[in-house]
Amino acid sequence: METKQQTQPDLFRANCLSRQVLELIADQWTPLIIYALEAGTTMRFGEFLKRIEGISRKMLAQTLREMERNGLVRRVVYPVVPPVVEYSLTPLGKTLVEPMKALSAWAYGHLPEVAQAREEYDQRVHTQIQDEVATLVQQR
Amino acid sequence: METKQQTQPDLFRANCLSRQVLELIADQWTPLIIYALEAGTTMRFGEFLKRIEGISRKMLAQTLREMERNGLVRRVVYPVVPPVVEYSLTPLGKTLVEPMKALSAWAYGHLPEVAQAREEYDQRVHTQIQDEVATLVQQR
DNA sequence: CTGTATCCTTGGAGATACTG
DNA sequence: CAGTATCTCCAAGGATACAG
Repeated sequence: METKQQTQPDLFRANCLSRQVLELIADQWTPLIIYALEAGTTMRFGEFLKRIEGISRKMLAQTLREMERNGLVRRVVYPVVPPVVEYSLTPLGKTLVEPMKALSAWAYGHLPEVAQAREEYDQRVHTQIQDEVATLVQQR
Repeated sequence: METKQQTQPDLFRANCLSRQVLELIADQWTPLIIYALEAGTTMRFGEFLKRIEGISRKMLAQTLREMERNGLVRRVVYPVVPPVVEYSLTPLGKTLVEPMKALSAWAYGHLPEVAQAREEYDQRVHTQIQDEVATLVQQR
């Protein structure tokens, strides 16, 4: 049973298709897989496993399947033993490379600012707690 | 205790700072909050809750805090009763608007292709299963 | 109103062993 | 080699009630 979908894009609606697609590509692993296939290269299952640190067999298989289903990735099986399976970006998948790179470029480019903001925030919270403790002690 | 960080950006390493930052902005709610604040508007807690369908108090608070900590969002408290709290994008946060919009534009722009790819995939899987069943029946 | 604290549930994800 | 199946477990997240 399908949920009713609307035609206009309103990201703030839960059943907005754009939002759903967005969630598919904004997960933890999809970007990394896209980067790995970026240059039109093909990769095998085991290669991903070695390349992308921290990903498990399960998540890799899951993410690749979902990407294949959404038309981002092509999966080619060579019927040899032992089996060889190669993954590559589809033309559609390649159109996603640029936006994704823009995002990672942002991450890298603004790393210092983010790091500093964090430090300041944590510092603020820290002294704030100290102040509160001091106040409490004072009141006794 | 901090994990040791490297200086060059290698997204495929688990402790890559860029990757960590990327994960922070590639979650389910951060993009929606950014879109909501996009035009330099300010928003209150309750307004987010009404605007962003499906988000819970808990996730909203959590995400806003994290964004504040990372310097993306400014939180201003007006000491009145009942309290008023306004959220807006920081200059750093605003630099993220464009890349994010590019991503949602991609999602919207390629919606038909994704939808079609899904249908085809599901169809393929479906008939494949039917074939397998038929073969099994045949063999008896 | 803007949150936080608490409880509770579920399913997301790891580890392992197994199969084609 | 490339996965899948199974088990297990933790923690993300929802609902609710409460506090400042």
